[in-house]
Amino acid sequence: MALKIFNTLSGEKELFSPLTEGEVRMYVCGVTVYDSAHVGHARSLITFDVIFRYLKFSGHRVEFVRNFTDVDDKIINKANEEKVGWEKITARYIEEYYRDGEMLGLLRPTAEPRATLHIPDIIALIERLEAKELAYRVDGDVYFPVERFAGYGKLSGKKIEEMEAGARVEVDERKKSPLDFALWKSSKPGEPTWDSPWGPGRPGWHIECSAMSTKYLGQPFDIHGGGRDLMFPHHENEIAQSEGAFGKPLARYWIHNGLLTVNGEKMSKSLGNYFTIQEILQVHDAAALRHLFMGSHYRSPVDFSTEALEEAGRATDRIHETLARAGQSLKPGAEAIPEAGLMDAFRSEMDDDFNTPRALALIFDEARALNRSLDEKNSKGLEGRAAALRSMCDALGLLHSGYFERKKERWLKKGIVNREEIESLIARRDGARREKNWPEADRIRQQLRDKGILIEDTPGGTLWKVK
RNA sequence: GGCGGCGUACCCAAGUGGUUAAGGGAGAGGUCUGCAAAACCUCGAUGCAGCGGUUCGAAUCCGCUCGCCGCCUCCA
Repeated sequence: MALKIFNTLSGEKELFSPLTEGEVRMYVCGVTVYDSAHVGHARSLITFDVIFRYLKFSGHRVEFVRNFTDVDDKIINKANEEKVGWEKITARYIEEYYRDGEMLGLLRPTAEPRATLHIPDIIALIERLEAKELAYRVDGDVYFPVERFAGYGKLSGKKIEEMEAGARVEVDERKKSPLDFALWKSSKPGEPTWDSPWGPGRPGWHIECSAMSTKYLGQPFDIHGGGRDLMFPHHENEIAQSEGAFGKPLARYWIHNGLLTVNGEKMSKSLGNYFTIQEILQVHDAAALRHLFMGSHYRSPVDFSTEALEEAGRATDRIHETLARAGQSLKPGAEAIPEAGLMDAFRSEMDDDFNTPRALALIFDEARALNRSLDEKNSKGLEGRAAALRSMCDALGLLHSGYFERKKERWLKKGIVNREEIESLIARRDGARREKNWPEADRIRQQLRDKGILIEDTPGGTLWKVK
C-alpha cells in the first residue's frame, strides 16, 4: 500500500514519495483577507485539512504552510470605502478567519505567514529575477516577461501564443506581452508602501507565494495546493518566478481542489451567490459541512444547497449516534486498539488519491455492523471496531465533540422552546405513561414534536433530541 | 475561439476493461416498541446522456452527437 496522488503537473495519479522519507512539506494558497470567507473557501480549507490529517495519520511529519494575502487592490478598496487604514481591514478578517477555522475544526498549519511581513524576502526574489533578466521595469512597476520562461503554461496546459490571441484583458501597452504580470507595483498616496530598489510600492500578488513557500519549505518542496481556479494564472506564475529565479522545480506534486457551485454555477463574490461560513454554521454543524464535502472526491465540483447540507447532516447524525451508542456500552477508560483490518481497508481507500467517498462508505458499513452487534448484545471485538470507527472519522476530521449538544443549542436559540419547558413536559408525559394514560402521553409527545423536539423512550429513561 | 472536465437509480455519489454497478439521503415493507424514535432486516439502476465502433468481454477504451460546467480577468 502506498499513497498515490493526482498531480496536476503530469495529469496523472503518481506514487507519492516525499523528498525526505517520512517528512512532507506542503504549501497551500490561503485567502486574501478583504472580506468574510465563504463556503467555497471552506471547501478548500477542509480539503487540505483532510490531506494534512491523512499525511500525519499515515506516519509523516508534515510541515504545512498556508499564507494570508494581506496586501492587495481589494483590501485597499475596502479600506477606502470604510475610510480606515488597510491594516484594520486585514486584522479584522484574519481574526475572523481564525474563528472560522476553529469552528470548522481545522488543524492549525505549522506556519501561516503574511505577505506584508515578508517584504524583504519578496524584494530579494525580485532582485534575483532582475539579475537574470526575468524582470523589467516600467515606470515604478516591475513585470515578469513570460516568454523568457520556457516552461510557461506547463501546469495549466496552456500555450502563450494561444492565450495572447484570445486575451480578453484590456491590454496594458507598456507590457511586452499581455500575459506579463506585476512583481512589484508602484503605490499611490495613501496606499500601503514599502521602499524598494524600484521606488516606493507593494508586491504583486503572485510573488509572495514564491517568496514565502521557499522561505519556509525550501525548493523544491513536496506538495503545492490550492483551488482549481488558482491553477492559472496564479500557480503558473509562481512556477515561472521560482523556477526562473532558482533554476529548479518549485513543487513536486500539485494538488487542486474542485470548486463549489450553486445551482451549477461557481460560488463567487462577483456572482453574489455565496454564503459565508458564519451564516452556514449558525444553522448547520461544521461536521455536516465537512461530511458534504467528503461525500464527493476533492477534485470534483460540489453543488452546494441547504438541502444537500441537511441531507449530509442526517448522515452525520447517524455516525455520531453510532459512536455515542458504542461509547456507552464500552468499558470506560479502556484503551482499545483500532481493529487492524478496518484500518488497512481505510488506508487503501485513502491512499488512492484521498478517496474520501469510499472511506465514508467504509465508515457507514462499519457503523451498520457495529449497531448490529450492539443490537445483538454481541460484544466480541466491539472495542477494537469502535476504536477503528472513531479513528477513521478522526482522520477525516469528522469527529466533533458535543455534536448533539450543539444541535440542541442551535435549536433552542430560536426561542421556540426552552429546556425547562421540555423537561416539564417530559415529566408530565412520564407520569401519564406510568398510569398507562397513552392518549395523554401521545398528546404531549405531539406537542413537543410540534416544537421540533423528538422523544425517545429508552430503558434508562426518556431522552429528547432535535428533529 | 482555445484548453480542461462532467453527464451513473427519485436526489447526492464511488467505480474507469472481467464475479451480484459501493455508500449516503429519500421512499416502501418488516423486526423491536403501549404507540413512537433510534437501530436492524428486506426491496429499489439487466443498466451507467444518445448513437456507432474496438474487444472473448466496456459504465470503463475510440469516434461522433446532445446537454452542462470550469479556466483563459480578481477568485479557494
